[in-house]
Amino acid sequence: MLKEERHRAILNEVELHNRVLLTDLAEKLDVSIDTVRRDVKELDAENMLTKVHGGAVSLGFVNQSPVRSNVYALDKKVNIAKKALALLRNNSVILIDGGTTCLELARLLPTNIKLTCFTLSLPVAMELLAKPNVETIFIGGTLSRDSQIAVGSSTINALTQIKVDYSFIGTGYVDTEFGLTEFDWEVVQTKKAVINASKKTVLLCISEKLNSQHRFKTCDLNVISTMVTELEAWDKKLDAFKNMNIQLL
Amino acid sequence: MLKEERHRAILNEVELHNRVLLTDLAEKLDVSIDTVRRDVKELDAENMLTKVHGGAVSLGFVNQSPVRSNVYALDKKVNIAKKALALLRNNSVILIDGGTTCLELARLLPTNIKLTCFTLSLPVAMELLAKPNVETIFIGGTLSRDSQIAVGSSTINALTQIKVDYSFIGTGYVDTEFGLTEFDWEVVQTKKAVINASKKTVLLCISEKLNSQHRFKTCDLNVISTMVTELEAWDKKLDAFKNMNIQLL
DNA sequence: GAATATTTTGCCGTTATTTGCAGTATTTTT
DNA sequence: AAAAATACTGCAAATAACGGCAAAATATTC
Repeated sequence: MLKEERHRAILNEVELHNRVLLTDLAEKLDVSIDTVRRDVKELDAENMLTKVHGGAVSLGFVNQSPVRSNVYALDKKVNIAKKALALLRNNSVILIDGGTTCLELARLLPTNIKLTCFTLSLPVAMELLAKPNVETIFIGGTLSRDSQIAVGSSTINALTQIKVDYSFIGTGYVDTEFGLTEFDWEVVQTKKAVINASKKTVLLCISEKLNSQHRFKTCDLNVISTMVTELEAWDKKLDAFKNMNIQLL
Repeated sequence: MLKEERHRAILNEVELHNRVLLTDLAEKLDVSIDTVRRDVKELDAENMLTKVHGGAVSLGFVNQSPVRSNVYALDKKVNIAKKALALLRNNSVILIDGGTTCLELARLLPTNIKLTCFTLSLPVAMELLAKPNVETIFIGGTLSRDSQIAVGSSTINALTQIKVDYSFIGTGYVDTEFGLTEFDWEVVQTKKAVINASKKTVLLCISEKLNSQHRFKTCDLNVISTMVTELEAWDKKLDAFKNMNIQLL
């Protein structure tokens, strides 16, 4: 059998089943493991497939982070996410909420520590799948079209079953007096459940949202352990939050 | 034998089988290996075929599609998805599995009828969110990096709570004797639960997967209500499936 | 048609490639 | 941290490619 024939056959198999084992290929093609390994290595070098430990996967199948569309105040959000990373430890169990700031956090998660990560957010879950060191658990439920997170009773119920070290949440609006508020009733109910499922709750929030309110209340500020903004610690806008027993990053 | 004759014969052979061994040619044409080697070298220089170690292959055999489309056999999968749409009714409650064929189904869902749609697949869920007429419920769980679907005990448990009209599932391998089989044990367990949660199960499967097996068994063919392939109903490849009480589309 | 030039072919020794094996290193899993 | 699975390295045998050479076949010239 010609090498080119084998290459063809391997590509076919990979495209058809998305993933193949070297051992299976070797048996199917009736050559040694070493030969298919070399073949796969070559095909990988030619960018015809992606070699993985023990086998190969098709190109379209590798989890590449989706390109980031235009995000408002992206640099601030990246700044916030980077600060929040300081809270993570090896083997931490965390939960990441939806929203663009939390999505940045997911993107920036380090790859050198093991993490177990719950999420309700579809985009966040996609990001997390691209991280080999993160075990990702999606809390299911009815999907809210505009926030792209799972909400509803089954979500809330599932949340009662877990307790994570940190949950990283966003919010629509924050106010020293009214606490965290939202536009959407279902989302509020879900966030309440998230907070209950967390030992500590970390609020990621750009400064523009400070001192604004909306109609449904998620929680008071005193249930928040840490608030992360893009502002420096001495910024005047944070003065009102300083005497509330909240860690400010 | 004239050189011209040999050249023609060699090209014929290559066109016919896409590949030839020099040793075979030498024997068939009753000349020495060196002669056919020289012949093939000339034909390669004339761009009539591609010379490779040990033989020759037809043009385009190597690197057939440098810029390959993201999805293998996309047209066939679209064809399958379109056929499957015929099963849907207004207010149907369905479940869509992961995999590229099922993803096409999600993409092609009509917008003129109301649907309630469960899914375990992240990409499918993203597609469904784009459909205003579809209520989407994600069955949560541990996310499998390879298949981008939720698997594990919590997923299986959640599936015991529902009963959908139709589930549309894919499979890695199908065989008349061994039924549906997969590469991944976790995925198999989850698919079993999906089938149990369905009044009727519809298998979406491109014909290349027919008559192939792998190590873990999802179910026998007789639990499948409908099988959708890209083939026409009278195709010989489907003969083996015809006397199994399965609706073929 | 014979002598000569040209091309083609087969053979041989050398070099290069491919392949499987065995031992070792690395990664993954338990 | 140990055990299992997978990857890598070097090596040797088998096979294939290449270059030179001479015999054979073919073409050319007289």
